[in-house]
This record gives sequence, C-alpha cells and structure tokens, in this order.
Amino acid sequence: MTSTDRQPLRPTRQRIAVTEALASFDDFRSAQEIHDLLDRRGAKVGLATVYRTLQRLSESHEVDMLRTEDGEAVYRRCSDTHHHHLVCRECGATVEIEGPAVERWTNAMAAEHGFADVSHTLEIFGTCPRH
Amino acid sequence: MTSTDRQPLRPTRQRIAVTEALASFDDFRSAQEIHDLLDRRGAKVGLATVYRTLQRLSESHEVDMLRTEDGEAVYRRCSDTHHHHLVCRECGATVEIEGPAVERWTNAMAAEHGFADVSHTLEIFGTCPRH
DNA sequence: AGCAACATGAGAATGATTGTCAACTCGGCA
DNA sequence: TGCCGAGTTGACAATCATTCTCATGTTGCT
Repeated sequence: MTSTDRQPLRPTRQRIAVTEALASFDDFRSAQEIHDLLDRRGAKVGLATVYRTLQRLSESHEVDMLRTEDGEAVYRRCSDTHHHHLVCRECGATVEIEGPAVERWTNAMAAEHGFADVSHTLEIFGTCPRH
Repeated sequence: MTSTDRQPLRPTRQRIAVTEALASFDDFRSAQEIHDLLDRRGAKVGLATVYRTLQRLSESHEVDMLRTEDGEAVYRRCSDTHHHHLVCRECGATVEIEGPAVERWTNAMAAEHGFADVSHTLEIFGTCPRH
C-alpha cells in the first residue's frame, strides 16, 4: 500500500472554514472560487492554505477532486463510498453514481494485462435536463 | 453536434515532423517532451507550434490526450476507434482497451438522469508487469 | 508555562499553456 | 508564371493555476 496516510488534520479555524464552505455548495469548484467564497463570507484564509487544505482533504478522500477539460482542479464534498460523477457541462450540477460492474471491469482489465496497484478515473459529462 | 470540425490541416513541414515524432513512441508524452524529441532530431519546430498541432490533432481524434495526475496534458497516437487506456504509472507503458459494456453503462446512466450530449473519460492506472 | 511539530500567510517562483504579431508559405487562379 | 488571401509559424511576452519559502502564529501535550 502506498502510504497516503498522514497525521490527522488539526481542526484549525481555517480548515473548519474550508470545510464549511465545501458544505455550502453541490457542484465542483476550483480552489480559487472557494477562496473567493470564503473571502465574501469574511473568513480570512490565505489562498495557499485553501490549496493545501483541499489537497489534504482529497488525499484522505473527504472531498472529490477532478480536472476540468482544461486541466484545472475542482473540488466537491463527497460521500465516503467509491463513486463516480455525472457532471453538467453547463451548470456544474453533479450526480454521484456507482457502478459495481465498472469496478469489476477495470479490475479485470488490469489483471488481464498484469497490472498491479490499480486505480482509475471515470467521469461522465453532459448537459443536464435544465439545459 | 458541437462543431469540432475545421479545415483540414495543411501538411506543413512542422506538422509532418510532429506526426512522425508521434509515430516513434508508444507512451503518453507531454508537448514539451515531444518538442525536445524534435529538437534532438534536428527538426526545427517552435514550441508553440507543437502545442497548436497537438491540440488540433487531438480535437480531430488523431491523437489521444489525457491528463496526468498533476494536470499536465500528454499525447499519444491512437487508433481510430473509441477506446480507453491502461497506463503504467512507472514507465508510461500503455494498453488500449475497449469496453462496449462500459460505453453502454455510461450512456444508460446519463439517460437515466436526463443528460444529453454525453461524453466521458475513463483511464486506468497501475504498475505494469515489468515493475 | 514551555516545547516541538504543525500551520499559516504574503509574496515570490515555477511551469505549463496561450496570446501577439510580423514574417512566411500554401493553394489556387488570372 | 506571378500574385493574393487565408492559413502558419516562431520568438517571446503574458497568463494563470499551483507550489514554494520562510518568518511568524498555533496546537497538543506534559
């Protein structure tokens, strides 16, 4: 197992603020957007801290992180089970989806070619009913 | 259909060089790496041109483009059918894989939630047998 | 209280990618 | 063959997200 684990995060004012911000929206947002949100709320949190916090949270799977088509990292709070996303290209609306069959398939493919330590990324993009 | 199409590319010396470079390796490489490769070969092609060419080629699906975990775009020549990749985290070795079942599944999921214009990304990472 | 490890913020630094724009090339066509 | 407009190119500046630095706060514990 590749050691992804670290010490538990200290519940500092800043980290709490970031977590609360994450709880206030449902779509994927960039670190900068979250930083702006905090600013507007009056929470003084440095941009670097927002980046660091989101990074740690995504490493521990407390938030989902994915990359937009132009490579920007965006974050969103998430449930604790492994899942994927159906994301609206227009408004960012997101639906978490699970697919045991897909998980099985990726593992089978990897096994078939002798790959170990397998992980995968799967995101579905489209335009939601409202668009 | 979102107009992804453009005029056919003119077969300039530079574009030919990039295409040839792409034919010379099997793994995913960044625009900068490809530029270096061209340099070493003595082909004088500007970095911006390499970026522009790769972009056009990937838009027309003549090359695959995916993002590494840190968001960098990497390219690789590809077959003309829709497919995904099994990529070695260590050496970049890549296996193209197809999964009709997955395609069906993503479409079904999108349909179920009323999403239109669906596309998806799916990449599998692991360490290949040689590592 | 007192210490060591962990966190933070401001700003500089990095690095990939894109924009700018004058010079150049290509593919017709008169 | 010579000319023209659209498409291309290259050198370099400009963006922009993200990371690094490091001096200064905080936290958890004893």
